[in-house]
Amino acid sequence: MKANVYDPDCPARTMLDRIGDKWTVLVVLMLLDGPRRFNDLRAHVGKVAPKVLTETLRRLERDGVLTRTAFAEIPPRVVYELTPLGRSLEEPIRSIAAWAEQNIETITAARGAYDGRASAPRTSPGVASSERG
Amino acid sequence: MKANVYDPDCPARTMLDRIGDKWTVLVVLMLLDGPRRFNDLRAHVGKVAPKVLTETLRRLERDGVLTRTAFAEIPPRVVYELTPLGRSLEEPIRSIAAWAEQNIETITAARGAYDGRASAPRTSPGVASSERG
DNA sequence: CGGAATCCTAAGAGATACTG
DNA sequence: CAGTATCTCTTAGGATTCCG
Repeated sequence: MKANVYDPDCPARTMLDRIGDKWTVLVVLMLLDGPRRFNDLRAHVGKVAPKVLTETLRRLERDGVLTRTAFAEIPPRVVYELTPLGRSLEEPIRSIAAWAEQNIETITAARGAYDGRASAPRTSPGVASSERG
Repeated sequence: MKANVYDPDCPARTMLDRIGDKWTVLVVLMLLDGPRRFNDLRAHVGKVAPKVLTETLRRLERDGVLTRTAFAEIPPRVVYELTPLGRSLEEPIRSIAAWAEQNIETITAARGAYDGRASAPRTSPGVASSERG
């Protein structure tokens, strides 16, 4: 059976969707620097509600991307750490992050140009996007 | 000014969010094989409502990732094509897609194991995730 | 400290029908 | 053909409060 990301039910596609989660990439990115505790992640990842962070972590744990280790102490201590599978995400994820960082200016400029033009794309006289014919 | 994906207002972060869109990666992946027309994309990308596909394409056009070229003909013909910026996404995106495809089995197995265990992660006797102390 | 339980909404996503 | 116009709906995401 060949993997096919265009098939909504293909596992590869579901993983692609996972990466699309708002916090997944950020969490993995952080964990690449080493194991982190819950509130540690919370603080660095930005403004994320505990519920949301928990959900994200659970999903990634379920997918085998990271492990959750709870120490039976008071106060509690829970450490999240990437598995080998999770670490194998390093290259793809850093690649995306690097791309985003490297192309900020180009993208910002493009947005400015787009927003500052004759607005909506119409085939009519306006010649919005680009016209040929 | 240093790019910082952890900052919600950083342009790099906004682009990361864009990649998180449900259809963005799929659309770019298709356009890497060459220019496509609207319904062409619709058919291959899977079950996507025209409204949604339009929104996705508009966002990517605004970001300078692709161009929209409308030919003033009857019937209309509109071609979408990656810009150099869009093409520069090839490596990162293929990297992610390849990762997803290559690790299907590992992930599927991990999910099975997770779902089949003593369920919820509790610090209590259950020893859900993993316990130390 | 690390969540779980609740409640809420904003927006992406989808289905349908219609038009230049 | 390539959209636009509506309307509905699901759900990721978020704010808050409480608990072991």
